[in-house]
Amino acid sequence: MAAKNDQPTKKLVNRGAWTAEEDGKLAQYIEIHGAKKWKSVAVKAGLNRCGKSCRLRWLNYLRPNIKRGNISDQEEDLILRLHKLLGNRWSLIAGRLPGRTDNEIKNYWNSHLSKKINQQKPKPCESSAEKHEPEPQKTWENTEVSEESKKEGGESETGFNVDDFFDFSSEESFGLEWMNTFLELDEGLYFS
DNA sequence: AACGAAGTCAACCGCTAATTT
DNA sequence: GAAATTAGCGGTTGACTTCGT
Repeated sequence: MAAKNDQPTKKLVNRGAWTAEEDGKLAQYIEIHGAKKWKSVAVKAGLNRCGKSCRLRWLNYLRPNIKRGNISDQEEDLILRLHKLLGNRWSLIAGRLPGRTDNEIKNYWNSHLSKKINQQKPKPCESSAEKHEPEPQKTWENTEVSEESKKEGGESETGFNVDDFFDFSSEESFGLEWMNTFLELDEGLYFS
């Protein structure tokens, strides 16, 4: 397929950090015309950026109701548990954390939580594992959400279908009360 | 104070999935 | 149904900041 249509080709486009002026232009345009057809957004908003870049900037920083920093203990715990269940499906995890973006959660995981996990759960067979694998970025997560299960809608080896359990199509279920149910189930499945 | 190492995070890249023509 | 286009995702990079010596 031709998925590289959005790459900067001949024309030089701005790259790197966004300026306040660019942010303003993008936010203003989207406020009026909506967030769709990012390629044309980039052109019509007068931004010398690729559509992808505009989309990312909007979704991660300019969108209303974005929370920045200060991830609470509750949120952290939720991320840990969802990651245990879902693996590196950052967008799904982010979808359960109102105001948080997949990029932020991914960064938070990579810089904070992955270390925490490694400290808490040292690999049982470190010596043998080192010989065979060039230190995979994911370890225990891999086994819990296999590629096959991802393709089949998130059903893990336990037969637990996360996409059935969470209604990911719903944007309204941001409350945390659902988590109690999940945590009870999670404890039973993974901490036995 | 200076410098290198380590940590953080915004942004980009490559790819697939979904949608449109 | 095929091809083209658009949207979205996760992995990775690199600039910047903070920390330790």
